[in-house]
Formats: sequence, C-alpha cells, structure tokens
Amino acid sequence: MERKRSDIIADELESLILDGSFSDGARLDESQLAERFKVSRTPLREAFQRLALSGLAEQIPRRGVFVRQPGPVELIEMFEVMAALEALCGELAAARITDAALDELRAANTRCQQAVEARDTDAYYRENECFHGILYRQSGNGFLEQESRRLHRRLQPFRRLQLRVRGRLAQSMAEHEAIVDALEAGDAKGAAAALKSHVAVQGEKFHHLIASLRQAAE
Amino acid sequence: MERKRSDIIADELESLILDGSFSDGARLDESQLAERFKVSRTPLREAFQRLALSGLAEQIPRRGVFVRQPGPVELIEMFEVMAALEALCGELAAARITDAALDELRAANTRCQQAVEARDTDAYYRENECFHGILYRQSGNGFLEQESRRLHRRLQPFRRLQLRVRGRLAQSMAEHEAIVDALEAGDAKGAAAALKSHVAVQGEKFHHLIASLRQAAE
DNA sequence: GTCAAGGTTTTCGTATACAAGAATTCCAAT
DNA sequence: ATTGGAATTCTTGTATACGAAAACCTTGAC
Repeated sequence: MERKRSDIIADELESLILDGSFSDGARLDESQLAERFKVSRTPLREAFQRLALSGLAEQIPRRGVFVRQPGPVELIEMFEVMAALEALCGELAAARITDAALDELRAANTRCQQAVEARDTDAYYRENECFHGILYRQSGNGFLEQESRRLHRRLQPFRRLQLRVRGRLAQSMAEHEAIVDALEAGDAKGAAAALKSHVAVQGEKFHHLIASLRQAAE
Repeated sequence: MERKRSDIIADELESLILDGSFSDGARLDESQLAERFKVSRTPLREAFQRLALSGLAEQIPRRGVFVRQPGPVELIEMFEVMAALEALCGELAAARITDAALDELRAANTRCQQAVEARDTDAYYRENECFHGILYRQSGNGFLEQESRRLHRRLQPFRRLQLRVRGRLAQSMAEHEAIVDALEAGDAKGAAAALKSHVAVQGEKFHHLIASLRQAAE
C-alpha cells in the first residue's frame, strides 16, 4: 500500500516537532515548507490538519498554524491519563494474558535490563516501548490498544528527560518486574495499581525535574 | 472567530454519520458531496481527513473514504475505555470539587429526573451530557476533560439504544445520586468505582440488547 | 515623537486544472 | 460462454490560480 505525500510529510513534521526541532509557538509557514519539501501547499495543508487534530499544532483561522508544545502542567495531565489507560490494560490483561505473552514480557524486560547496564539509552527506550506495547496488545481491547499507543507515542520524547533523575531506571525496572508478577498471578487489581503508579510517577518525576531546572536557572 | 467552510462541513458530516444517515461501509463521494454542499472538493477533502482521524471514516489511498461504524465488539471496547476515563475524572474530582459544582451536579440530576418523568428523551440526554460534562471539568485535568468529551461525543448516539432496556433509566439516575454522594464525601475511590460501573454497565447493556435483537431476528 | 488611517502586501481559504492510478467495460480469443 | 487483456472512464492526489482577510508599512497629522 503506497502512502501519499501528505501522509509522509505529516510524519516528517510530527517527528520534527516531537524531537524539538520546532520550538513552541513557532509558525509553520506553508510556502516556506512547501519549497523545503518540494511539494505544493495542498499536501502540506493536509499534513497541518493532522498535526492540529493530534494536538501537536494549533490552527488559527486566517492566521496560520503554530506548533504547540505541551507545558509542564499539560504533560502531567497527559501522564495522568496515560496511567489510567495503562492501568486498564493491566487489569484486563491479567485475566487473559497467555504464557507466551508473559515470556515475551520477561524477555523484553531482560533486554531492558541489559540496555540499562550497557548505558544504551536508545535500546532501553526501544525495549521499554516493546514491553508496554505487549501489554497494550494483551489487554484484548483493540480500541484501548490503539488509544494507548497514540498517547504513548505522544509522550515518548518526554520520557527521555527522566533519565536525569538519579536511580529512576533501576526503580523502573523493579516496577516492571512487579507488573509481570501481578499479571502472572492473574491479580487484576495488583497489575492495575502497579501500572498506574509506574506511569504516574513519570509525570511526577517530570514535575520535579522541571522544578529543579527552574530553580537552577534562578 | 469565524470558522471555515471545511470545519462546518466536517461537523455536518460527523452528525450525519453519527445519527446513522450513512450506513457502514458507504463511500463518501467527493464530487457528489461537493455538489450537495455547494463547495469544491478541497474543503471536503479536509473534512474527510478530520473524520478519518477521529475514526468515523476510513481513508484508503487511491480508493476513497468509507464510513466506518463501530461494531458491537468495538463499542463495548470503547465503553470500557470511557469507563476508565470517567473513573479517573471522579477520582480527581473528589479531591477538588467545589460546593458550587456539587450544586450544579445536583441541579442537572434533578432536571434529568424530571425529563425521565416527562418521557422527554431529548431533554434526558441533554441533561445527562451536562452532568458528565461538569464532572469532566471538575477533574481539574484539562487534557482528561478534552479526551473524555471526545469519546463521550463519539458514543453519544449509541447511548440512545439503551432506552430500550427496561428499568435502565431509573437505575442510571440512582447511580448518578451515588456518584454525587461519593464526590461530596470526598471519597475518591468510591466515586471512581461508581463511575466506572455506571459507564461500563452501558456497554454491557448494549451487548445484551444486541444479543436480544439478534435472537429476535432468528 | 507618537499615533492613526489608508493603502500595499502577504497569507490563508477555496476553486479549478491537471496528472496518475484504479475500476469498469468491451472485445477478442479460446 | 468464459476469460484475458487493452482501452476508456472515473476518481483520487497534487499543482496552480484566484479572491478575501489580516498583517504590514507608509505617510501624515497632532
């Protein structure tokens, strides 16, 4: 299935915004980007719509589109919702998960641990994403899986910032273990609670990080 | 702030799809709809993108866009997610809700009850939406509020089907009361649990309804 | 020097034109 | 009659053209 140019451009812009190439409030100039991507304004406008609907940009009629990076408050809000979604994934998965999937989770966890020891942050995030992806799938709820992936992807770039918090990685790994244990035991409540705090704590850590950065700047 | 034609058309099409004017799998013909709405294909295509991204239609490259009505399974999945979101709203709201908002909730509930007694289903749904809207707002989490509204709106047309289930309305009203009581008591866990079952049961009732309709058809 | 008003210019939103790919149809051959 | 294939037609995706609204720049008055 061949994708159309507007979709490719939307992905491209999405990546550029997510990795911070565009700062908050920057205007996305149609003709300028059209020249850069060697396309007309039409596919660009379609890409803009996609960005606006996924919340990465804001479209002000007759004014243009502006990238909209979430502030600390909104990020914490998003992590809070993510925690609820993942908790539901865990709750549902506890009842339905297969032995094979449990093995996959453990395997991803092991690779995660190895990445931590090797100080390979890229690998860590890849395996971490794998771990959570399996969980979403094992919820058995396709809609939930889809929504979880969407939000996870949106929050992905901000998870990196947590690397700075001392000891977070080891703690995170321990939490993963606890999650798998709860799932294996078929403990729906336990899995949900473990996941909720596992994700929610990320938002809180992020909050502390921001606060300390701000303090350092003064 | 003046809205553009493409947004107006998107809303229009959204309503048409949600109220069932287009059956599942129907193709949305660009030129045909362009003529119907007296606009060119450009704003229509923008509207289509919006529909596709919100899941109401599927866009197959070089083939066209087709309306995608969720099946029973997907609906139940969506209600399950809605329940988790509303539970989170309740949990958060329990800690922050103001007396004024509690009064508003009770007022909406009273109007709801009156609508039930008057057999005015339109008013019932309007007030019910109001009740849940206040709750979303009182979560104090703007992102959660936004996501909740989005999903609520998408599920709205399917809530109507539950009218057919005998005694559901009275039960629903009782649940609303329990929710307000828990909020007033600042019982976060209780509010969350009450909301979760209040919403989740809608998906289950829907399931039963579908099953009975299928049985009747045989 | 500041502010306001009018015109110019840029940019967005929409219409139209054009190009490429998919579906359908029609014809011929087996 | 059926099937394979080529040609036509229809539809989508992209480019360009045009009109309108907002931003800007200039200019003049206080």
